[in-house]
Amino acid sequence: MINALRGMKDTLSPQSEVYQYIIETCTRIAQNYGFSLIETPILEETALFKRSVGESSDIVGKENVPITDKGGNDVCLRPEGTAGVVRAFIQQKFDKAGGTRRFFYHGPMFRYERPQKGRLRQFHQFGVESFGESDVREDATIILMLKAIFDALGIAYTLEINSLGCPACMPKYRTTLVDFLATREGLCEDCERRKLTNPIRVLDCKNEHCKTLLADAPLIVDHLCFTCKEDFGTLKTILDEFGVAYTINPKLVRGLDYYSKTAFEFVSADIGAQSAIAGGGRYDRLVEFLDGKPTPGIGFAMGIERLMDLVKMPQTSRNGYYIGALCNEALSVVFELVDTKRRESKVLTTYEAKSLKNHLKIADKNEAKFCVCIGEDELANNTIG
RNA sequence: GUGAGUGUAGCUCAGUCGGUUAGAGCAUCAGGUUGUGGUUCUGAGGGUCGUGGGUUCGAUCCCCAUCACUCACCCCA
Repeated sequence: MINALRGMKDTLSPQSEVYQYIIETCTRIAQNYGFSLIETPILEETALFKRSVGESSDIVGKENVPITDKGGNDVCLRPEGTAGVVRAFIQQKFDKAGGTRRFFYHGPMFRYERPQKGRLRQFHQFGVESFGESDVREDATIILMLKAIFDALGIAYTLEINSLGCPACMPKYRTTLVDFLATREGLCEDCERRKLTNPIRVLDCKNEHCKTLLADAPLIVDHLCFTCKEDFGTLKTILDEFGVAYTINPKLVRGLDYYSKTAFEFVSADIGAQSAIAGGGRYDRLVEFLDGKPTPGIGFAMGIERLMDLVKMPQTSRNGYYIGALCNEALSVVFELVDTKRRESKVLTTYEAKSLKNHLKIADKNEAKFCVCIGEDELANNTIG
């Protein structure tokens, strides 16, 4: 027997209905906010992700699914959605055209990781990307949109926000932090490694000993430049005014290198260790990293599988017909009636004459609203029962 | 990549201190009911006890390996 690959799942009813419901809900709301669908290829040049996601994350170096195509190109299955959308944005020359562009997307992403609860090798994201708007109100709008989506889906969450600073303040802070870390002896192995790859992530270490060593570490929120500080303040004010509860998590680091300024994460307490249900932030430098004309951008991605256990589905009611034959002579009449009725409704049937009891059982189990049975009497009278 | 746990019917799980034909509930199918279901009763089908090797008179049970799944670390949605 051949099974699906590790970390890859088949999705079928009733889970597939939940999946569809999430996509439909997200799509409807994103369209209300002025976003339109973009479809980008699942396969991209590996270089695209190396340059955008960066080296500090594992998702390209360790977790990508590398492929060499017949032309000898180094390509891979996309590990995330933003890079492809930005590539398309630049390829369409929207960076040169100017103005704002807003896109949403959904589809499969691939990371070669060890699977666990809420983490798959093929998983699905719904995400949005907004280009050309540097105002922090866009950041707030995106967070409000996510709130609207989670409220519509009936999902409980907490929101964490942070500011990662900009080229004016982040490098300075980073130096301050690295200097601080150099004075601390006895950090865990992981932290020693993170000191080199992504020092800010050291702050988020779960190791108790590290936590005590880092209790008085310098935090980015205290080292923001004037503009970043002001924008972060505006964001907080808007969220307060619109009744969005949040906590400031100065240790929140978005995993990918391209983020700057606003970073946020929606977290669920009900789905295990992999608790981030949506994450995003601003990436004002990414378009120029990928050879485009400098264009501000902001977006988020949500993990659909992580939402599927949390969604409250609307109640469904019985619908459609079940039509069955009580005797072999009625089978052809039933077949014809089923075909006619299917032009307007959902119709289920069986190609086998059964007792009334059996038909009613099947109709009931399939949640049909009406059950029609045709037997000798109905054939004689030209009626239905 | 690292660590721990679990693999028995389609599903959820019992069980065997190593001993004849491995059980239950749910699900499926048939019947009790000659054309009114969902309740109930009766019966039936369905298992290489994950796979391979070892110990033993005898292994589903003990040992080793392997594979798969699960959870956690790392990382991240």
